[in-house]
Amino acid sequence: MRLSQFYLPVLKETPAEAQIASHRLMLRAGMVRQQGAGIYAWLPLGFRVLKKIEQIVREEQNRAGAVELLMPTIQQAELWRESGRYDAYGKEMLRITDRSDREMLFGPTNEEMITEIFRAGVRSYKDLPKLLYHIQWKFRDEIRPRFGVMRGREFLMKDTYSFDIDEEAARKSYNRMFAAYLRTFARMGLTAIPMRADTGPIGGDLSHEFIVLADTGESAVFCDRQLLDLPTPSADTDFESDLQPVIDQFTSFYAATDEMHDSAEFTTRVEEGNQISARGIEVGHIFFFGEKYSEPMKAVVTGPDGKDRKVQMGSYGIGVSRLMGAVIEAFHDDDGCKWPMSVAPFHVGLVNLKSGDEKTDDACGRLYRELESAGVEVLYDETAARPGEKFARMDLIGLPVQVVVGPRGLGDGVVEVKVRESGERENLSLEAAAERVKSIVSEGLSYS
RNA sequence: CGGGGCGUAGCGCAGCCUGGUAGCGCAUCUGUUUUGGGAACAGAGGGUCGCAAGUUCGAAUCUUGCCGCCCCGACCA
Repeated sequence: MRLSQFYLPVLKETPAEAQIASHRLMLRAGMVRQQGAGIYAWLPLGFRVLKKIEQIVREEQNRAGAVELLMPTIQQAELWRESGRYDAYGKEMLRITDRSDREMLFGPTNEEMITEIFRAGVRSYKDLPKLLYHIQWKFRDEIRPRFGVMRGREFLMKDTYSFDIDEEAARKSYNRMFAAYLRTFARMGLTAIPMRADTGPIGGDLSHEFIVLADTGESAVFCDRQLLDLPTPSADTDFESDLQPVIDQFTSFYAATDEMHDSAEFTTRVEEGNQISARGIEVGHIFFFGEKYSEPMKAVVTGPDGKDRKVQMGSYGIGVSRLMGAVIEAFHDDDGCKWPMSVAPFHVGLVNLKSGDEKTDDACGRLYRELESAGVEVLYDETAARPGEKFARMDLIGLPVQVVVGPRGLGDGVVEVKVRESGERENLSLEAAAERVKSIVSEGLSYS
């Protein structure tokens, strides 16, 4: 992509309303633009990141055996009356009426609708288990939206729903999502710690919040340092197999959010040197809730004994748009973002230090074409801006690799390859630079 | 919803108390000179001062109402 054709409205000055780094950087690097309290337009640069995060989430859901569909953003009040939640949900739900005065709502979540879809097509226990998900915009009329996309009112969420014949089977579905979540966040370079969460009236131990540690997180959290070093399930994990050992490994260490925290247990179970008391960002939440919806909405299957039974359900959410904020919180410095390769809006920034200079333009053009044809996503800055301005802009948007081509270097047939994360710079010939960049990119993308 | 604050050019702000021709920096445009880490000079364009009503000869400024946004608390991906 040529920068001159792209739409990248960067800001030199920090917008006054942005309190945390990720919000500031998203506004400054031209990734989002606010359209109202907690409502954002996704500008091209931010949209590319959002799509990459979404795709990783999708791939890991598919790998775990979940099946994608797409439900609408607008739902009928009728459906929510069946579950009893239309009146119970409160002001957080955005209620609207259509031209015939029918009561509608902008979906804050989809348990009712997925249950309706499920019961319409499944009759037998032989059709179970089922894991269905979609990635769709939600609206929750939050009391206080803040921190940019971290707590927006409109947000992109992946929500999966599991349907099983009994609680034992439901636990297997739960475990699949547990393992899938570990992989999902790890692929974005994040360490998300599963922490036990409140299960409400259902009880049991089947609810975990996945928390990324960050000073600007909204939740206070407590956990064992050893959790940070546990291995992520590998790409060849068999999701049909028994995943309980993986889950047990993670849940054997203390980890709880503020609401669930037991300080006495914390201090006795966790060695003093391993006690982490920090803040975190909730990027996912998995939950088993049994018959909460299958009961009122009559989602039943016929069992092997010929008798109907209510399906056991769970739901599993990942905040896709919030994840973008979490990634920036985890990876940035004073100059700007430092994207992991897997979610970077572009892999490489190509800086032409003297646009209009035949030799420089030609060298950049060759590099650009070669990298693009090798599948490397390049943002090519061939604008007339001055070098300092170009460098600052590149650092702000934080692409993992920068290639700098200018007349001075070319005198020696040399260009500079710079890695954003480490700050390492190498001076290489044009050919060597192309190869070096390709290898850095493929190495960065190799984790999957 | 309770408490606090703000709305003046794309962004950041001053002006308001004490009413009288709307300003500054950055950005933008034109020209010249520059070009390896946010250039210099000269010139130019851009504002129903959030909206409405009121007071007044006269309102960005005073009064009232409304709208919007931000921050602190209880909810959540």
